[in-house]
Amino acid sequence: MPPPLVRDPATLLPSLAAAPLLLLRALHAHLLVSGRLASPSHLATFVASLASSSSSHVAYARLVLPRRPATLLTHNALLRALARGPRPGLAFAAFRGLPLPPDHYSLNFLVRAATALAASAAAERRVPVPAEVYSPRLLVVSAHGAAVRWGHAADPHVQSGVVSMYAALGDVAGAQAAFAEIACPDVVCVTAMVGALAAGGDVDAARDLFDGMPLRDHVAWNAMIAGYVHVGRSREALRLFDEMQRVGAAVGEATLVSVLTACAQMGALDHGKWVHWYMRSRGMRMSVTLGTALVDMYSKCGAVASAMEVFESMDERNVYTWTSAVSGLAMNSMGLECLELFKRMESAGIQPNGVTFVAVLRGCSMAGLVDEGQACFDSMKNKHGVDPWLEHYGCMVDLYGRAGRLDDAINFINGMPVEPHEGVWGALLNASRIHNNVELGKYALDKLLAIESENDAAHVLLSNIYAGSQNWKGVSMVRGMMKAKGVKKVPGWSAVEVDGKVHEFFVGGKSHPRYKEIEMMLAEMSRRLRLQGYAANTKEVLFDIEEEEKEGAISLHSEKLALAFGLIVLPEGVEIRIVKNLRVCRDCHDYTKLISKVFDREIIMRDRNRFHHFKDGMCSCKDYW
DNA sequence: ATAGGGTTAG
Repeated sequence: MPPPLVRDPATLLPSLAAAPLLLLRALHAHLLVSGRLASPSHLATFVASLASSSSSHVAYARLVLPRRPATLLTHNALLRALARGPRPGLAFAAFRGLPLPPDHYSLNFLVRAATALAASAAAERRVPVPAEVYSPRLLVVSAHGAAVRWGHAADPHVQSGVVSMYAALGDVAGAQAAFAEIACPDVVCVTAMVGALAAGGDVDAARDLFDGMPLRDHVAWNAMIAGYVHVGRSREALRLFDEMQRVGAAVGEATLVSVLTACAQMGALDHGKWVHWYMRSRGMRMSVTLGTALVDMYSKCGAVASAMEVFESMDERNVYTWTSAVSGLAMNSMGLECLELFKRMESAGIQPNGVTFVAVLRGCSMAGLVDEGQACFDSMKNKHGVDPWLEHYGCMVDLYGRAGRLDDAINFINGMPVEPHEGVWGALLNASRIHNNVELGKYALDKLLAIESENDAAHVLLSNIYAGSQNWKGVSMVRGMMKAKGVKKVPGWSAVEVDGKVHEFFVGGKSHPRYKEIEMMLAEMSRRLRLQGYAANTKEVLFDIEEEEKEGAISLHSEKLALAFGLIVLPEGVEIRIVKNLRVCRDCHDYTKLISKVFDREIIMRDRNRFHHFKDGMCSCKDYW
């Protein structure tokens, strides 16, 4: 007998993915000769390894199985591997070909397969449907039906699987219906339902269910916190996290990832830093997911240096990590660094995807790197095989338009192989505003309103274009249009974090407990600015209908309130970080630049699209935004 | 002897 290839085939099996068929045959022979294939558990491992790798190996597994005594153990191993593999649809064929009646394990794997398909179909926006593949919904329904037909619908594993299967499909009602059928759902089933409701956007229903749980384990907490983050209710997410710690539930990686996402949404740097400290103090491993969430948090809090520090310290990075870092540099107007990092990503062999290209293109556009952006766009398809989305076309129009190449922008739109969407026209409209081109602005708005007639930001942009060219008639006409159509502007707010507490300010609002002091500080600010020769442009103020409702003087835009508050409470030398929900208006931008000089303060402002780093009377956006 | 719910980039 030849010497054995390996002592224990089980140790070799996981590395089979890339093995040539010949080697598989040799291993198969070895297993046969050594008698190991007679053991169902070894056969199961062999089959699972084969099936979870390439399709030719799956075929091989299918050849091996029928020659062996049929056991559910080995066939379930095939099902499991197929469900977890790159083509979960194959599990359905294998299920139909089972030589024995399926048990609750078989059903569970079938349900997992359908879940995987439904989830990837939801993630893919365009689902490629080869002839032999059925629609995700059909597969979900038939997997559910199979569970019922074979009498395994009462198994808790299957039950929770069915709930998350409908959730993966995006069918919350379906999940609810399946959940309602369960006589006594266990923690896992309820948690799955909480997750389904939260992911479907109905966090309040999820919360009701969560509150009613007699027993909540850490996963239930995580599901609920993630639900709040998902719909952007980050404050509630953080409040729940505090509560979770109070009751002593196990805080884990998934918890912190959600918490970091909440911090990123709010721009709560202190809180985010605390999470980072917490991780270190507990000796938690910096996993890809956790590291990526940290990079994202620091970027979205305007602390790019810290973001890059974390990025460089990570020992494993995936496309999410790279994209997050590239996007962080882009929104902090570090266009050159952003391009450089993207090139590093390419040479590291990480395949960029559509999201990555949105980030790079935005980086180029913010830094005015037109040629580089153009080259990226071309390489997207030619070099990386990524088909452009509408967003990418929008980025290109923004790239040309922002740089003042309006003709190129229009030519680009005319040359688009698909119908332009609102983002494309919005980019052209914004470019018209920056470059005061009324005619083009009107044209872009017409196109935009034909698609989305109640877009408030678009109306505001057009009004700004009129205001920019002193056309007050135009301004009031836009106002009239908005009134007639009942277009409501989103009210503006700004927030400042002080000692880990986030203070919110609303436009014209006087509700802050320290409003008296704020008012005095605003007066002091005006006084010192006047001394420096700054006078508010009252003519523009009069007609300014920025993205915020003008209730009183323009000095009451929410960022000015936040700025005044920051100057009061933050010690000298500490930068003021402001987060805004809308785009900053021209006057506030000029004002903040001057304050940064006169008060010798660094001011970091995140608006709805990007960061403005103010220092010494200048802004990192170079007045283009 | 095989299985469950929660987490990252626009």
